Amino acid sequence: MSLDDRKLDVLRAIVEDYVSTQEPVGSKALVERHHLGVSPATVRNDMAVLEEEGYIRQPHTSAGRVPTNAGYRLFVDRLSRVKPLSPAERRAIERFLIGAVDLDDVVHRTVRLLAQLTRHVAVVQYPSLSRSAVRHLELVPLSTTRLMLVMIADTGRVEQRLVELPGPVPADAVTELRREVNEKLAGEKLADTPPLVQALVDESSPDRRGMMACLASVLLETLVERTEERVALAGTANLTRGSLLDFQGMLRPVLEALEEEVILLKLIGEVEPSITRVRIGDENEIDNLRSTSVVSTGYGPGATIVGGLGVLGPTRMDYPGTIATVRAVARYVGDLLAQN
Amino acid sequence: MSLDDRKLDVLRAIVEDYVSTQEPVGSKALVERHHLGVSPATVRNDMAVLEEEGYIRQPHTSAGRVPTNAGYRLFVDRLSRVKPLSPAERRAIERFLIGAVDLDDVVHRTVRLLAQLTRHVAVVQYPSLSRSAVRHLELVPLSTTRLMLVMIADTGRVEQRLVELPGPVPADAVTELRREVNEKLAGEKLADTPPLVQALVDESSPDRRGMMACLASVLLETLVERTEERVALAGTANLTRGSLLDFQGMLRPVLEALEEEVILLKLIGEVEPSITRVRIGDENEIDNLRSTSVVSTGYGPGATIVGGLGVLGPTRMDYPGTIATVRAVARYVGDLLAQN
DNA sequence: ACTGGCACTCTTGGAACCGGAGTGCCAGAC
DNA sequence: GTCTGGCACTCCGGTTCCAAGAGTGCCAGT
Repeated sequence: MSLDDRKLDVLRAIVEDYVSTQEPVGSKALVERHHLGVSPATVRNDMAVLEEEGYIRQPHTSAGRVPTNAGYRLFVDRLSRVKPLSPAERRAIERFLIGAVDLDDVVHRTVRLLAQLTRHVAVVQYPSLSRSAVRHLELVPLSTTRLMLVMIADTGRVEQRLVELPGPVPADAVTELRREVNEKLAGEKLADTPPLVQALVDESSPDRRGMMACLASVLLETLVERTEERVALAGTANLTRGSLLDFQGMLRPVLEALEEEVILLKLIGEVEPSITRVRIGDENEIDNLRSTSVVSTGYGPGATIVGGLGVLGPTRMDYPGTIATVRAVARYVGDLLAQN
Repeated sequence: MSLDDRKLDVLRAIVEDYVSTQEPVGSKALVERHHLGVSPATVRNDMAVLEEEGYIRQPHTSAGRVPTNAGYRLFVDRLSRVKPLSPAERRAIERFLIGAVDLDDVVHRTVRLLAQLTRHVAVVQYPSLSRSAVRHLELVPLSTTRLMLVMIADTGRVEQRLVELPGPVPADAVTELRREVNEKLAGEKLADTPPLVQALVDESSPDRRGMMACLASVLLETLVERTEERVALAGTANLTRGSLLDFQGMLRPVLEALEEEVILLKLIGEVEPSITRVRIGDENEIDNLRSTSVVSTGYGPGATIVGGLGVLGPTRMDYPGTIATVRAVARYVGDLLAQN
């Protein structure tokens, strides 16, 4: 490997300067702002090597250097230490999250907080149903042939669906039905329910078979099929921050991508325990987002993970700071969920 | 009134041309594209008058004319006839809306449809709780000291809140409680419930008073206080459409405003029956949106209104087309709601 | 292995310039 | 009186040119 320590120092300095000034950084400015202990000429030689290796590049001949995606990657992997949050930030997080009254509220507050702290676009996934267990199923008769099915998950999520029954059903039959489905399904992971639902149908007496089948199909839809993942988004206005110029052409595709829930889920939904993922530029699978970076992590009570959250911003973002903030927010939200 | 018919024709032509070309329109181009039957010089004289009256203006001396907000206003009020929707559009609406499985789905589909058809930012308010009546209240015991309160409104909305009870409550007491609150509140307009809830507390036996008070406070919060109006938003990417230049500086404040639910509600929530409101430029109360126009209307089953929907776009929008689309979508959604 | 010096490149901003589009006004025609 | 053709004028937008500044690559010297 041809990169000695000083060259790495130079790369780090370039990334830091470029992120804070948004302008290509030259050798002279570099030695002035960082005490590298060598002359600009030496730095220039190092820069030439770094460029050779693909970590930096020049926008035009004879302009300063700008980190490439590979440069950011190296910086994130080896050159940055995690920046501890300021007390002010910690306080902001706490203040923001206390007083949340329900899950919806928690998610909304979190996503706004994240957008505000990082000054980027924030995305928070609602606790994933596929990672939840059934806490309770409620059947509310709306008319004799119509039920409202309400599922309450242990993560706090509540889903409801309408059930059209094939024929009129008396109230006490509904009570019995409720007892039955809860006995069978309560406490089970949603992912494990399909065979149990099928069993419910199979075990039911012939005269109730039709009704049960009807209910079962809606149950399955609610519990698994329409794996109803939801996300909240905030801070899109932050996309106009920073050198608008670079973004001019890029803004539209990014906004378009952000309108697709599927895409948002892909961004932050694929989380592994206690790993903060950083995807830089074209490491992103979504074409429209190749000009951005995404920092995402999982959250949940204790060590388990029930959903993902993260931010999206320009590749030239303050990675150490952003990573620290995303992690901290995720931890706080996890604690909050653990309390319920 | 100094405006004869031909001057109005000229104004109409200017608005139409400007909307379609996005460029200041001159006298020569005008007579070429519209058969006004007079010479450019005559048109110029008319333009001078129109400018005098404040309906059009010149970006710079010796450029074409551009409509002012007053010009658009006059155009909308007196010069435009409603444009009937194309069969293709009707089909698009129908295709989009069938297959919606629940209220959430209806709202989401609607807002995306609206954004797609108008190519502007679309906003749809969920059926307003303040315009709804209670259909059913469900109490689900989560533990001996915790209930989940689920309110189902006649508009299809479902709200849930956690109730922390002061002490343990047996299951059959919950059943009794459920019967009681439903008897009292079911069928009532949400706005009328506060005295009834109070009555519930007053009438309850002393030993249940504490529990009831607890439940009552959450009930009130759910039903009225936190008048939980929700909105859905789509099509923000459309803001980058059209001459980006004009928008450059304006984009950010608009995006910021669109992040505030309160603002969105103000935009489309204040609806009167069967009126389509058009707010042009600084007719908007929100400062950040003075550079945009908003077309909004109410929707609901039959003649009643349960919520608002609309779009936001540049002041130079195709008003007749937009108004027609907004109205049509509102009507379709209303019909859809009526079916449930 | 580092440094100072130097020639070179390329961007950026400003000044000057020109063509084109569009206007306002006026005198004449219907 | 109303409309029209003609004409001089204004101003924007693009282009060119130039000078300054920033930054580089390379080389010879320590």
